[in-house]
Amino acid sequence: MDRRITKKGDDDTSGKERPTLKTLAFMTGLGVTTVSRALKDAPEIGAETRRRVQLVAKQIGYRPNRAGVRLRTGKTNVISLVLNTEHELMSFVSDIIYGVTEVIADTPYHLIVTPYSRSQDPLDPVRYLVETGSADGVIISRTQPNDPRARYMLERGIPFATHGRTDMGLVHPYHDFDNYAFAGEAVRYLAGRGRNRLALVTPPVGLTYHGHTVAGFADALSEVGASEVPFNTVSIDQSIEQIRMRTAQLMRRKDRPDGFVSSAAAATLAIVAGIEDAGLKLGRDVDVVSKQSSELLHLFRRELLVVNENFRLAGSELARAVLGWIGGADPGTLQSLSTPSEVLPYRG
Amino acid sequence: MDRRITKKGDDDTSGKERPTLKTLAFMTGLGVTTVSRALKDAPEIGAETRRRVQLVAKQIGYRPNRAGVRLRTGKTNVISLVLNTEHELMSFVSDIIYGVTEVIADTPYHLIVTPYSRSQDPLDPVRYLVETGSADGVIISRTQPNDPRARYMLERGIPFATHGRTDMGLVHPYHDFDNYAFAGEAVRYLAGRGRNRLALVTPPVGLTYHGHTVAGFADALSEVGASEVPFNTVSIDQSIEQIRMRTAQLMRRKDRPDGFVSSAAAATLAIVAGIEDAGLKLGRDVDVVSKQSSELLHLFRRELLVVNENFRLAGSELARAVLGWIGGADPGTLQSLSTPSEVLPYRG
DNA sequence: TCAATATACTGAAACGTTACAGATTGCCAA
DNA sequence: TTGGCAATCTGTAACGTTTCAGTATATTGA
Repeated sequence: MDRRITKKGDDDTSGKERPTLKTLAFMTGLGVTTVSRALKDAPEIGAETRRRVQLVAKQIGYRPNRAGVRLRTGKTNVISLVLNTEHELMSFVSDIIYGVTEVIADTPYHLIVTPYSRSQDPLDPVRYLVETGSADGVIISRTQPNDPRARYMLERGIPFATHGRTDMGLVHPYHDFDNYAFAGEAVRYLAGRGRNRLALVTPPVGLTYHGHTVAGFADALSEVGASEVPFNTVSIDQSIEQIRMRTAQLMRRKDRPDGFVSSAAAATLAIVAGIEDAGLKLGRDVDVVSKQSSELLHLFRRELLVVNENFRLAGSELARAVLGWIGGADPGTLQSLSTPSEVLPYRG
Repeated sequence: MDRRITKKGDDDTSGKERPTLKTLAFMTGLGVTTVSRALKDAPEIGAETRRRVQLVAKQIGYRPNRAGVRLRTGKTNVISLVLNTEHELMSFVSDIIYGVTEVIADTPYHLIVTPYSRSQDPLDPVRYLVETGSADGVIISRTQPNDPRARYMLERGIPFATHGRTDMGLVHPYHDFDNYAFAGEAVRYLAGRGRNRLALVTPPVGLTYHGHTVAGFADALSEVGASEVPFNTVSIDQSIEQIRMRTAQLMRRKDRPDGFVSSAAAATLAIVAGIEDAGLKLGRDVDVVSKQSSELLHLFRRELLVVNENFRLAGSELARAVLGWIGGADPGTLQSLSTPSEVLPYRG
């Protein structure tokens, strides 16, 4: 701990040291308390004093010491993004992070990333954050219908937002993509192209949006009079190889589907590979509608049909929601649902 | 600021409040100082006392208050990862983050993500971190041969590690992928397949690894007696559309290349699209060797030749390097270079 | 035996901030 | 003139930690 040993007296206005309230107090000739209150526009400070203090503060580049504030008030000025380090799919994460940072950029908030791995209880990192008071707000993903993490944070009264909805009859901020609508649109589009034996590659079982997707798929199937080819052995957080292999198996059967709905771009790559392994051709023998988060799938195979999901937007919305809750807004008003783009046809 | 109003006296051992040194001191009947020193294995504390304190601490789940430590010592227990929120390519970022978190998982460190955008001076976020003392260590990427950020941090004596090397004659920790070797391998492999008019799709101009890549490419070209088809109008952080268009233009010329070396997977998608736009066929008219960070390119076109770069490893190495430096190790010993995998041929 | 010294512990101060409970001044009503 | 009150400002304490400068007791050397 080699701290500066400069024993600075009350008269230190000179130098290299970072300015504190004390520095400002000395420079303005006011008390520390007055300076503190002047900086936060407290009403009992004279208008001129206030302006004077703020001017000086700006001039010398005063920035409140985070540790001081945090120790005194308990306010951390930290938002934590809790991530599963194994499942989360690729680009997904960076987009969310960018979205979050975009929003907190002109706030005093810092973003910390709190990881947990497959082996751990997803509640662990959340418990850690709450118990140690490490964040003012938390963002979680991989939300479940009955999510212990949401329940836990609700009980402790710590602001949070979930990526995806819960279904516990409890109200809290969330942002979600309308996967019910996505699956429905996908089915209707495929039906419009004459496809009527459809398979769904679902989100991970257990997550809320799995249910939404399955429901949207099923409802639209019966609406258009198409039928489902069960493909329950596969979900998007399996390995590429597994999905590819299972798809190939499926496509070699006589009762194979003529259309796929896929919930993730990475899975779609594997599905297409599986289809081609079976000697079939995309666009001729089978159509695939896939969600994607970056506009790359059409480069992969131009016959792919895509729906865009904007994770950067999700990140921003989630950040806005947590900040809103921290700021005292009604959690019920901090919920948003993102509507899928239309299904985009072949690219020439 | 609704703090608990429980006015806890010195005798508070009961309740909900998070335990502090004071709590431990009361429970053990020792002084706060003794407890503090006992917990960090100070030599002037009796062996038994030490064990006793540590036992009690473990039992009641004592965790040092970060704000207290930080205020007193200046130690933040924070590592900051500084990211460009516009350029950084997709999956890249999440892998690095995962790599970093993997390493700091069983340390007291938190990871904060500090963003900056295209419009800003890359030095800004670093200056912010250093001036506000917001982190004990910093990780930066997009490293340049003469990098003002590295110079700045070196001057201030704040530990950091760079993703990529500098070339200033200054020694500091880094992790880098051997892009010289990569480009060389790629050229030799293409030459082995009879390709001898090669184009290079470079990393962003100005970054150190651009130079490494170009040099590796050039040296290997003359080694195998192949020639370069200049393609300087393109680098990997341009838009997909631009790369695609320019590639198509290039491939319609009579003096078109019969081989590409691409420094990034996303760019490779665009290159292949451009090649096909020009009516040519991958593997027949032209071969492409590409770096990739997730094993997906072979699904895209099985004719692609790939070299893997492990960003998760990079994240881990960078974290280890910063922690090492913070821990007092010699920066010169905290440098690592990752060797490319061999060029992987077509997948059946 | 006495002093010197090692061992084991301790209180007070400080890091920078905010909340609380005043203190000082000027002004007005009674 | 006095008391009251509003408007401004201020000192002290506290958040939890570590460091400094001790204190008290036991142990050693001569």
